[in-house]
Amino acid sequence: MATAERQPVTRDRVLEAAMSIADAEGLSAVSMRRVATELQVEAMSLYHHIANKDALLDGLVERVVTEALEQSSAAAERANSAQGDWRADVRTRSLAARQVMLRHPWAPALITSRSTIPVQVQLMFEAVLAAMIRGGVSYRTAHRGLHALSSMVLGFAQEPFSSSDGDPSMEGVEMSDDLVAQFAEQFPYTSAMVAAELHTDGEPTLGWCDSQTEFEFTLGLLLDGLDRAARTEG
Amino acid sequence: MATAERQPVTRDRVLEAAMSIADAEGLSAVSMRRVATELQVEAMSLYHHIANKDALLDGLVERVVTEALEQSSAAAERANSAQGDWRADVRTRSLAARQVMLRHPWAPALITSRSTIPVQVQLMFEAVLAAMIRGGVSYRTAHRGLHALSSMVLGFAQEPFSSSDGDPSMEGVEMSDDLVAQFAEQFPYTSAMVAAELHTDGEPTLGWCDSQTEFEFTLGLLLDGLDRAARTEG
DNA sequence: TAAGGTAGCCATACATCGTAAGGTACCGCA
DNA sequence: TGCGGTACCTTACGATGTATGGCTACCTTA
Repeated sequence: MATAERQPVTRDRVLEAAMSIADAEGLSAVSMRRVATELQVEAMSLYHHIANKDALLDGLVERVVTEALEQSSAAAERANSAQGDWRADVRTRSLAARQVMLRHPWAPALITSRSTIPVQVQLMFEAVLAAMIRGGVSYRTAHRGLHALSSMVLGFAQEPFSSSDGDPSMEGVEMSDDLVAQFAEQFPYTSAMVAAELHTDGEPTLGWCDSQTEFEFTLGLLLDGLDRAARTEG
Repeated sequence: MATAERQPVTRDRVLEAAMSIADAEGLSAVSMRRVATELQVEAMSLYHHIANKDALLDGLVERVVTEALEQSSAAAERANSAQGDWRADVRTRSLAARQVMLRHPWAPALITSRSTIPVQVQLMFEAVLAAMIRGGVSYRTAHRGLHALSSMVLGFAQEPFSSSDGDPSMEGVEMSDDLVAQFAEQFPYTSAMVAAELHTDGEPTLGWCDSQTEFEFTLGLLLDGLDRAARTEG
């Protein structure tokens, strides 16, 4: 009966399967055979719907980037009470795009590794650019702002400070006093910083470094700076 | 005779070979067999000097990161005429580190893909942090600055705007008038920006988007912003 | 209704990858 | 003299992307 009958494979289903594998187990787990088994099909069958693995990866990029565009536009629309404030607009869009990247941690690396920019990214650029230009920013400054913003959204996703080796079982494990002392000697300022942040934060070890706050702070700096540049130019 | 005699393989020679392959043909060209043939040796021989491929990649990271640290420190020392100006110091260090990343375009992706931070990065952080703290920046603001700076140095290496598909033969090829018109219709602001930048720049098509300038501009914004934040805080 | 084409899927096979296991050749030291 | 160890090689295994070609089920058309 219909219970054992599987749906026909389509490009969409292929991408969906690949996407969920990547989200769950990382991009390296996405192989043609793995995606195929997910769809209860042999690897070679995928090639009737997708040219090759590269095209599959392009499809993945297209998916995340579309999601980012949608979320970004939706957020901007939702918050258009602050009409006329380009900084609020750009800020909202950037934050939304970042959320999507956080949902798919493999995406930034994949996106930057591809050589062509998807239309959806071009569309996001256009929207952000429009906001800036209408807000009175020069093309030159806006151009620079675009670079900075896209670099931030794609680059701030991964923590450079995660000393847990990505192993969840190591999360929150304390260093031995000996190691701490040794570290403090070699990196006095760094350990002072960690100590300072721990105290003001109250929460020990885990998540002492809240990258969301860092992101928003840097975003603010950038937008303020662009605004200032816009005001002082011709 | 000695002519045909090859030098013994060492960890250093392995890494050097891998490095030059990566620089010349990209990271994906670096395979154990490929590195081995470069050293006129069989693949399995490498395992006497390096645990596995992952360790080899760690070694590559270590190499670039060491280079970045050296260049960075050297540049900072060379320019210490501007003593006491933490912004100039951090700026110099960041620019030097960026140059190293540009010399090894595969490096940023590799570095961010690894889970542990090499000591050399920790040392760079320490140096930059020290400059900021001595300059009167709070630990909190400095922490945020560190995030932003490292994200910039690693993220600004690759051009998001390179429409040439990475194919050098396409470099500088003009789009057909038809395509230009179509593009202009879909992305009015973007094409206005390109046009504006082209005019002020004078140079057609090739390199209209000077990412070095963009980087320095953004860096300036960031440093000014951090400085301002430092001055207005308690 | 029969003939022929096509779309979707599968089985097999090949090159390339990382690397495990075991073999050989030489060198320094007992 | 022989013995252990180091450096290198050979062979082999499993995984990967994908070229090739075959099978089946359907659609079109006469």
